[in-house]
Amino acid sequence: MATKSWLTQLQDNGYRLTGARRAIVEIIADSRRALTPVEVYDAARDQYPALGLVTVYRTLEKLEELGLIQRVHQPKGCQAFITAGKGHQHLLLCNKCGRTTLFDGDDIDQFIKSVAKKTGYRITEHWLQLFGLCEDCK
Amino acid sequence: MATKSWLTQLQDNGYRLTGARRAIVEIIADSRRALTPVEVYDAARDQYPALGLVTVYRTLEKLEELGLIQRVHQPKGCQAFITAGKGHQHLLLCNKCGRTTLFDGDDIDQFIKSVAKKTGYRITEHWLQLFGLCEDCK
DNA sequence: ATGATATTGAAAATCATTTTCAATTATAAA
DNA sequence: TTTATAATTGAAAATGATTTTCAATATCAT
Repeated sequence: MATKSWLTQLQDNGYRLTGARRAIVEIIADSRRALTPVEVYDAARDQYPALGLVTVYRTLEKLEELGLIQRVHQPKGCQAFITAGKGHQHLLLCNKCGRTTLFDGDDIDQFIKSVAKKTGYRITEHWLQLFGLCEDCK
Repeated sequence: MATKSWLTQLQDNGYRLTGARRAIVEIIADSRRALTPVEVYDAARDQYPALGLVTVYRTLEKLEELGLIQRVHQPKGCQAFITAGKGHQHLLLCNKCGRTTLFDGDDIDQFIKSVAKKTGYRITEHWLQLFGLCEDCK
């Protein structure tokens, strides 16, 4: 889906277009689940067998840098990546099928202000993830 | 502070009281910052020089199991631990001094319900962490 | 005190990630 | 096109964190 736009953005930022990158980008851009580097590696080799795991790590780094993907934190680990949302969005994860959904978090601003007042902190960032069962799994 | 109560709880759950555990528990229970296994190791050796890093890992595991400590997720990594809150509490971290403060999250129930409605998910858990500057640092 | 068994630290093993490096390849310039 | 250059690649080695193995030791119920 977003593959083409991601490749263009890589190029616009001075990175070259290669077979390895095309394969990696395609896998992540099309996935609705968060994928670990090894999962990306395994999936992308169908399309580009010569791929090295190191290149997956390096490409993930660049995609994260460009804000195209974001890291997902889970009880099992914190090395999975998913397509990033536009602006400030948060993640909702299905505990059964792994599907991830993005949602806006504007409504919690009020809540955060009240925490700031109570605690005396100046709050600059917030990080929220919800877990549950998606429509199909529940 | 909470050291004595933690040691009692370890004992009540069938674990033995040892010098290594006493030293480790004391360091974490008294810390206002989240500490990594190595940080705990270094600090606890002042009191118990023969301590091994492996024992730190094993003790952290047990303390987490008993709900006495909780993992802190940060951009830099996700292996630091801090005293857990009672009931369902959330973390507020100072980006400068690392101090962590717990706060209640009851107020966001309403917000979570609205996300559930919008997305069709049944939401069972939520993770929230706020970052900013504490009173002393701002 | 004694014995069963949990706990220990050291060393080795494992696993994920990063670095190094020489060969290859994409791209801009001729 | 061809060529030159600099980015990119994969393999292998290095690193770093965590886990496992194991024999020695220490705790605690008896």
